[in-house]
Amino acid sequence: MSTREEIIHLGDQLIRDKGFNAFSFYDISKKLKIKNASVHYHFPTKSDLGLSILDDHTKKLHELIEGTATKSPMVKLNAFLSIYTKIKSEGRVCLVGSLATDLNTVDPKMAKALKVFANEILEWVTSILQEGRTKKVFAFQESARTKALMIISNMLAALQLSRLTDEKDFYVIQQTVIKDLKS
Amino acid sequence: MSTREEIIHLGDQLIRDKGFNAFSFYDISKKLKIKNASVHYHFPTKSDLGLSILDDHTKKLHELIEGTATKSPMVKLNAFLSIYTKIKSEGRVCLVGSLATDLNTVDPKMAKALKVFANEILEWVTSILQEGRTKKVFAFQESARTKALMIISNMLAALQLSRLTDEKDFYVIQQTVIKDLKS
DNA sequence: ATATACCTACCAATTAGTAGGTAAGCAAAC
DNA sequence: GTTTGCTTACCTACTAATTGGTAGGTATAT
Repeated sequence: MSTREEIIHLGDQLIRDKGFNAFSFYDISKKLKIKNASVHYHFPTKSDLGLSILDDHTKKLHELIEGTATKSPMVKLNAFLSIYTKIKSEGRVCLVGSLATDLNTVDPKMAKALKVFANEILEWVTSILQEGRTKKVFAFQESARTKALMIISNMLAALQLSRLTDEKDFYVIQQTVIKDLKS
Repeated sequence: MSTREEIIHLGDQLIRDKGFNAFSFYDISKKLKIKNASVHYHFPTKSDLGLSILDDHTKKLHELIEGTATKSPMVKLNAFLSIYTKIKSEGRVCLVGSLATDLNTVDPKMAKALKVFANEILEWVTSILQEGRTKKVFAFQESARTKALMIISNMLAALQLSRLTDEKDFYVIQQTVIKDLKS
């Protein structure tokens, strides 16, 4: 992994660990054993880094969407839910949840990229649910978009809430989401 | 309102607006037209302020629980949901959601108080659902605690997610929660 | 010869927090 | 009834650390 990629990777972890306003370029430089100025060489401003992290997530989302395009709705849904399982196993929260609370403190370009990212997730999950209902794998009353909103908000908050109530509550919520869709 | 109360009120708004790590004692002193040192007179450290804000929320939660104790489950549920409606009207997120993402950056006493607060909400909503099911006002398959987790996570994330997708999505999620419980 | 990827050495602003002073109010002791 | 002591709620003035960011230099590879 190049230094640039390592900075993105580390920045991403820090954002989802502590929030955008609780990490500094020094945190990154310390960990990578390079100087603060070297981090600025790769990313002139903190916003540039934030944008690159968002770009990276967007790219990986596209890869996942394309990689599962021919699979069944259930496999696609599991691919979506696995994103959160992995985040939970690292003790972190998701990028959307972390940055949504920081929204009023980030620059407009970052806010825009975040909104695009969140909407792409919503569209993807909506299409999975739509397809699943057509194929009679999933059952739900609401519009596919509304159901997608419910599921995404359950998973997003499951990461945050289970930090406070019980770590197991993440899996309780996740399993309930799956069970509910199948009935 | 005393200065002390004004500081708590303002600190609370700032946390739910921008996050715990994105506001300073100077922000508060500026707004209240007193000096930074005067804020420190009331709250020696930022953690002291954070704790007082959590105490304030806990106290208000207790008042709401007691104030609705003799009411019907539907009235209680509406009281719970109204908390979020009010927060949404202010364009903010909830305290639990905001601080959950900052959890790894706050001191242990604050983290403890936050966990206590989150669990008290969970217990309250659980008891509302339990009572509602017994009285056949609500219908759901899961355990009352699990259903409470689902509803709380929907509402918590509705505030965050609707900042990114569409402001109206908050109400879409909220209405879906209500409709789902009644069916 | 130029771009890459680092470095040293800064800087200005912001941050949380402290030291020590003041002015007003209030209550008991002389 | 006024002096004394204590508390409250501010103030001025400061500090040490951290922060995001810059200027300009160096070594290496192409």
